[in-house]
Amino acid sequence: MKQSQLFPKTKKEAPKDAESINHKLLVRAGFMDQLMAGSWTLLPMGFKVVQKINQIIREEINAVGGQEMLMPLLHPKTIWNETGRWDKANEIMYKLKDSREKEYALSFTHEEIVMDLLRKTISSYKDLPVSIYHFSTKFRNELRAKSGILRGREFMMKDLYSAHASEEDLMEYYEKVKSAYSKIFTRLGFNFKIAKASGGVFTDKFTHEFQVLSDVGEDTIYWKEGDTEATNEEVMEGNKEEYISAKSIEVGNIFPLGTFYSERMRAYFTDRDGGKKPIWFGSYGIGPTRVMGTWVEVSHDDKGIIWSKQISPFDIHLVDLNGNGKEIYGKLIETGFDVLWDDREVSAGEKFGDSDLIGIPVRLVLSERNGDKVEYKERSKDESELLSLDEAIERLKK
RNA sequence: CGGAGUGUAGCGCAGUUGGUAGCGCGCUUCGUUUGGGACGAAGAGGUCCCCGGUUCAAAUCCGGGCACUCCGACCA
Repeated sequence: MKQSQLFPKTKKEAPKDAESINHKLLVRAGFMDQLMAGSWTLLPMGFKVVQKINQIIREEINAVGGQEMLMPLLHPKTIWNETGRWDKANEIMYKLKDSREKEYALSFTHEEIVMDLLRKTISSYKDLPVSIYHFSTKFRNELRAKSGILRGREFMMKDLYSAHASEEDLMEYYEKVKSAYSKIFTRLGFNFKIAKASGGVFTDKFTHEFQVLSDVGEDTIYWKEGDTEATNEEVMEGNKEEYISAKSIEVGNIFPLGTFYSERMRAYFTDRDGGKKPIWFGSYGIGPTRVMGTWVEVSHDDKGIIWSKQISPFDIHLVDLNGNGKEIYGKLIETGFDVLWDDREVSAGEKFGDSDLIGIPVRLVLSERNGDKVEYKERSKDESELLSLDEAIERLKK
């Protein structure tokens, strides 16, 4: 991609009211734009990052048998009345009426919709288990949108739902998803903890949250040295002083919901013994847009963002000071790299400034000073070195 | 919803005692530059958040709205 054509241009200054790092940097670098409080456009580079995050999630969820689909966002009131959540989740739901006074909700989650689907399609234990998911928008009437893209009123979520013939099977799958989530956040490169927490409007039972350690986090978690799991402050029992604690950002959450939803919505199946039983149910969420914001919070410096190879919008930033990098650009593209080529007629300083701001992990500088070599520099390091193009390509392939 | 703050050019801001709006960046054109956001010259760009009031006169004073940000209560 030629940078001269990239939409939009970077900004020199952050929005004046922006406080959080993700808000300032993602807006300045041209990854997102605010429409109103808690509502964001993902601009081309922001969308690329989210797509990369989604792909990592997709691969790991598919690996535990998840089947991707897509559910609607406009839901009838009647279905939410079946579980009582039209009233119970009143504060978080956006509700609206059409011209005939029929009432709807904008989706804040999909348990009821999935359960409706299951009761229409599952009749025997032979039809179970089922694991289905989608990536879609969630609407939540947050009392206060804040922290850039970390808490929006409209955001992207991957939500997975699983249905089982027994509690044992549900819990076995729950553990599978827990380890799939661990793989996802490990691949994404986060320092995270799995924390025991409460279920909010989803369930009275325990749940597990995936928490990335960061000072801008809204949660506080506690653990003891050597513990694999932590505990969210909201369900913390015992003496806090005996634990290590840290602020954290919740990037994922898994819920073993049990049979509450299936009983309320009469989603039964016929078991091996001929008896009619409620479906065992679980749901599992990750917020990819929040993941993007969280990454920026934990990986930046005073000049800009520092993306990882896994989720960077481009593989290489080709900073062309001569204006004659067309051939090298072509060769890098041919080799299979996704390259942002700074072909603009602006000063070197501006190119370097934008390069640091955008934060692509590898920068290749073309300049007369370098002769026929390219200057290879990693965004996360200070030093650079001169390499032949072939050497640079070899290094990039690793 | 409680507390605090802000709203003036695309962005960041200044605007004194009420007298009809300016600075920096960005943008356009021309020229000079080209390794860390360069320089000169000439331009374009305004519903001073909205509505009402006071006044000869309102960005400025008064009343009422709206929006955004931060803190708190609630949550991927």
